[in-house]
Amino acid sequence: MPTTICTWNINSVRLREPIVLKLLEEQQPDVLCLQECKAMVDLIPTENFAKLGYSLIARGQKAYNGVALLSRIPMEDAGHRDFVGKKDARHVAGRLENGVTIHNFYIPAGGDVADREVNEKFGHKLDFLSEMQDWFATDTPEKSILVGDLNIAPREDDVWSHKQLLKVVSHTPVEVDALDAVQKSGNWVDITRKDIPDGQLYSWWSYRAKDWALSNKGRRLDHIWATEDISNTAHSSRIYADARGWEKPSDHAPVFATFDF
DNA sequence: ATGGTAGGTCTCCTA
Repeated sequence: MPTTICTWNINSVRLREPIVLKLLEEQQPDVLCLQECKAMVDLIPTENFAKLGYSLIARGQKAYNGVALLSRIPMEDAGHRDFVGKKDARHVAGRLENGVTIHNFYIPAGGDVADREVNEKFGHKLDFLSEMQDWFATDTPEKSILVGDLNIAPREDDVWSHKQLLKVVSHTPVEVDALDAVQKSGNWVDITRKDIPDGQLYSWWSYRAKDWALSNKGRRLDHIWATEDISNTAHSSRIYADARGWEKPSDHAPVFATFDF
């Protein structure tokens, strides 16, 4: 059975309920993983999602962060982890009936300055990545998918200008190395790049551009990974950039992967 | 080199 997973940083699930419904109706993913819901769990509008057959597993907080799984196939809550000693709703996991675990992450953005001595948000980001690395090294994931807004564009062709972004948070060598270490520690395979190995690929375009599509200064911040035991069942991936141009859009586009479990 | 937009909200913090 093909199973389609989608990840999308929604930047307020309440404000963007209409386009979440549009995506569910139009694309019918089996599981939609959201980040930056920016709401307590009981304030997430579930009624219309349920009408389309989607149930909710979420972790939330007021105004910031928040991650959710909307699934139209049976899924149980597989818990969450609080990273760097904060209860800031940046991770939640769900488990499908076939035993596949889906981890949904919202890694800290890291602020503006790529130096932990002067910017504690950058330190928080690096500590978060380090804790992810330790966790996956200690507790090796199997039959797992990891998705989310990882806030790092690792490859030269994951950004509009490698040279101009080398010192910009999201594409600095220290972050890229840390993300690589996380990937290696859990034996994760980058499914999007396995399916689409060549060419520029972006999932985020700033709100600040006059014309995001024309200037096309994007970055691939949103990722779908899988452990090696199921990575060979992945057969297609896409980034649905059209959604960046929808009414009242998120600044992120949905990223899709389909697996034959 | 600078400033640009957006969301949620203890009118400023985060991205």
